Amino acid sequence: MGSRRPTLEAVAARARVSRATVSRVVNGRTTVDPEIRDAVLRAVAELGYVPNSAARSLVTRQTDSIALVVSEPPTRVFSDDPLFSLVVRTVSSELEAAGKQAVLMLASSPQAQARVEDYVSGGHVDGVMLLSMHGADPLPGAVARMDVPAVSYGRPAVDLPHVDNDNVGGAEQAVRHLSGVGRRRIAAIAGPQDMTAGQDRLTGYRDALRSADRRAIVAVGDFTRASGATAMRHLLEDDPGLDAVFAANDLMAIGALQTLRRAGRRVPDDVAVVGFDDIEAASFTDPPLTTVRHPVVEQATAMVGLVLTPPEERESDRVVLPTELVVRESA
Amino acid sequence: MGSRRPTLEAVAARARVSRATVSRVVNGRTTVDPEIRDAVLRAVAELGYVPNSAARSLVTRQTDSIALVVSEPPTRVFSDDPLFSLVVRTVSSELEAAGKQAVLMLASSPQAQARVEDYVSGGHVDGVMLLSMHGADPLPGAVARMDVPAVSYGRPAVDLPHVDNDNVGGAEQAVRHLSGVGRRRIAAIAGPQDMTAGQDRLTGYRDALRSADRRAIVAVGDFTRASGATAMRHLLEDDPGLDAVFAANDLMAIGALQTLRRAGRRVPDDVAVVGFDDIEAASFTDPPLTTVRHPVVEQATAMVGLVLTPPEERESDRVVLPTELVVRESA
DNA sequence: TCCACGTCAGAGAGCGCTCCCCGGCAATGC
DNA sequence: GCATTGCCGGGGAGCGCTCTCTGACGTGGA
Repeated sequence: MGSRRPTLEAVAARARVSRATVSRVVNGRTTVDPEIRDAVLRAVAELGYVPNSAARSLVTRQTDSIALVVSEPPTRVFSDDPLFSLVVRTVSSELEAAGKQAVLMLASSPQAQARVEDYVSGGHVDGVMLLSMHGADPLPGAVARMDVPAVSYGRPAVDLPHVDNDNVGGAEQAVRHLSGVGRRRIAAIAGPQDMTAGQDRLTGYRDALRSADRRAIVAVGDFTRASGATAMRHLLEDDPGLDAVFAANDLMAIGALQTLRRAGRRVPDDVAVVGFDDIEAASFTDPPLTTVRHPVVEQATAMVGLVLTPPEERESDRVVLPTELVVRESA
Repeated sequence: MGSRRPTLEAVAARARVSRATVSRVVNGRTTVDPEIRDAVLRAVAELGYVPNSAARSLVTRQTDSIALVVSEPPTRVFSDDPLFSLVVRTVSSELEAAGKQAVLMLASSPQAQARVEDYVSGGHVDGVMLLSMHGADPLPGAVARMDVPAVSYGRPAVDLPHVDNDNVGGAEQAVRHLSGVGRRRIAAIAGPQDMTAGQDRLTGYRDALRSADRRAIVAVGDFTRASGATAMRHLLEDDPGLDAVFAANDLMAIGALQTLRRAGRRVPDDVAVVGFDDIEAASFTDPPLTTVRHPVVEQATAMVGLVLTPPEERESDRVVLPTELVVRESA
C-alpha cells in the first residue's frame, strides 16, 4: 500500500550521483571516493533504502538462499529425532551468518519430492542440503544430477558430497568398551539396514566382535523407541544369557532399558547397555545411558561450509567426524 | 552450466505465439484458445521450461515465501522443545501445499533480530509467522508495525494476530481433575512469567484453586526439566504435606518426577502429578504422565491459514484452540 | 450491407537492479 | 610539454517476466 519502497534510482537522485555508483557503494565495491560513498550512505539511511532482491537476483542469477530438504517417508522418524531441531537450527544460523537464507522443504511424499526437484532445478536456490536418512530415497540421486551444489547430512547411498560421523568407529568403541568391562555376550540392536547410519553402526559392531572372536547376536530395529523395546524382547528370548547390548541409537537403547526393567534384569549389573547419539534424554534415563556422542553441531557447520564452497576450492567432498564414548552408568 | 535455462521468449518462439500468450497459459489465464494452449504446453514440456521466479516477483511484487521466525534468546529453550519440530514441519508442509515456501530465520541475538526486520521490511517475504514465546521480545512489536501479514504462535505481548491454545482452561481442567480425585494441597510449578503461556497456565491454576477455596502454593520454573526438578525441591521444603502438583509443562513435570522419586515420594500414591503439552516423552515416564494436550498441528495449520488470508477476509484475528486432559497414571 | 460489440492474441513498456563500456581527469613517464 | 596510463563515475543495455493497451477478427442486430 501507499508509498512504494525507495529504489536505487531514488537514492542516486538524492545523493546526486548515478545509479551505478549507488550500486557500487551498496555492494561494497572499493572504487568509490570516500566522500561520495558517505553521501550515498547518508541517502540510503535517510530513505531507508533496502535493495530489491528480486531485481538483484534477476541479473546476478543468485538467490542467496539454500534449500534445506528434510526427507521423511511416513515410516521414518528422523524429524522426530531430538537431533533434528539442533541440526536445523545450526544450519540455519550458520547460513544466516554467511548472508544466506534457509528455505525449509519437506520431501515426504513423491509429490513433495517432485516439487523439491522442480524448485531446485528451477534455480530458486544456490545450493541444497539434504537431511535424508533413507537409502532408497531417490532425491540424493536426482539432486546429484543437477548442477547445483549439494551436500548430504550423513553418507548417502549415491555419490554426493556429505558430512558424516564415524559410525563404524563409534560402534567399535562402544563394543570394545563393553568387552573391556568384562562383558562376554554382547548383543546388538541394529538400526534400519536401508540407512547408511544403520549399516555402518552394525558393521562397527561386527568388526569389533570379530576381532575379539565373539559371536554376533543381532536384532534389527528402526531407530524408534518402540522398536528398541521389541528388539530387546527378541534378543532376550534368543539368548537369555546375554550380558550386554549395544543399541544403534539412544531411542532404541531407551526402549531396551524399559524391556530390561520389565524382564527384571538390572542395568548394568545383569545387562550393560550402550546407546548411540547422546541425545539429551540419555542423561536422564535410569540409569543414565552410556552412549557414543557425535558432533552434531560440527557436522551441521561442516555441511554449510561444503555447500557454500565452490567444488574446486574444497579440500574434500567427504568429511567424516570423530565420535566419542560418553561413559555413564548403564555400562 | 553452459546452456542457460529456456525463457518465456524461447517457448513463445517454439509455439509460434507471443510472449504474452505463453504467460497467460503458464499462469492459467482462461482466455486462451484450447488449441493454442496445447501448443504452448507442448513447447513448455519439450523445452523443460520453468518460470524464473526472480523475474516474476520483480513485477508481481510477490515472493511466494513466508518467513518462519524462531525467537530463542539464549536462556530460552523453545527450540529444544519437542513440539518445535512438529510445529515447524506442520507449518512447512501446509505452506508447501499452498504453493508457498517457508524461509526459516533465527532471531536469537539482537543482530539476528535486526536482520530479520530488514529482511521482512525489505519485502523478501509475503508474510511472517512468529514462533516466539518470550514476552519481552521486541520482534512482534516491530513486525506488527510493518505492512506485512504476520501471525504469532501463542498469544504475544503485543496486539498481533495469533493462534493460541486455551492455556487458562487447560490448567483449570488439570487442577479440577486433581481435586476431583481427592487431592487437597495442590502445588504448582509455574512457567516463566514473561511468557504468556506461563502466565495463563498459572492464572488457570489460581482460578481453579480459588473456586475450590484452596490455597495456592507456587514455585516458578523456566520450562526446562532442570528447573522443574529444582522447583519441586523448593515446593517440598515449603510444604512437605502437599499431595499434588501441577506443572506448567511436561518437561518440568518430568523434572518434578525425578525429584519426587529421589525424595522417596511415590507417584501418584503420595503425590499426584499433572503436566501440560503431552509431549511424546510424557507417555514413557514412570509412571506415565497425566497431562493437558493441546492441538499443536491444528494450531500450526490455523497459523498458516491466518497468514495466507488477507485481513479483510478473516473471520477473526485471534484463534484459541481447546485443550484436553489426558489421564494416565501419574494423577 | 454496415456498424457495434465482444473475444482473444500481440506489441511494448517497464519492474529495479548489475555490469560493461566509455569518457573525463589527474598522475606519471620521457 | 605532450602522450600514456590508471582511476573513477556515468550511460545504457538488458536480465525474464507481467500486464495494459491495441488491434484483428468474427458475430449479431439494425
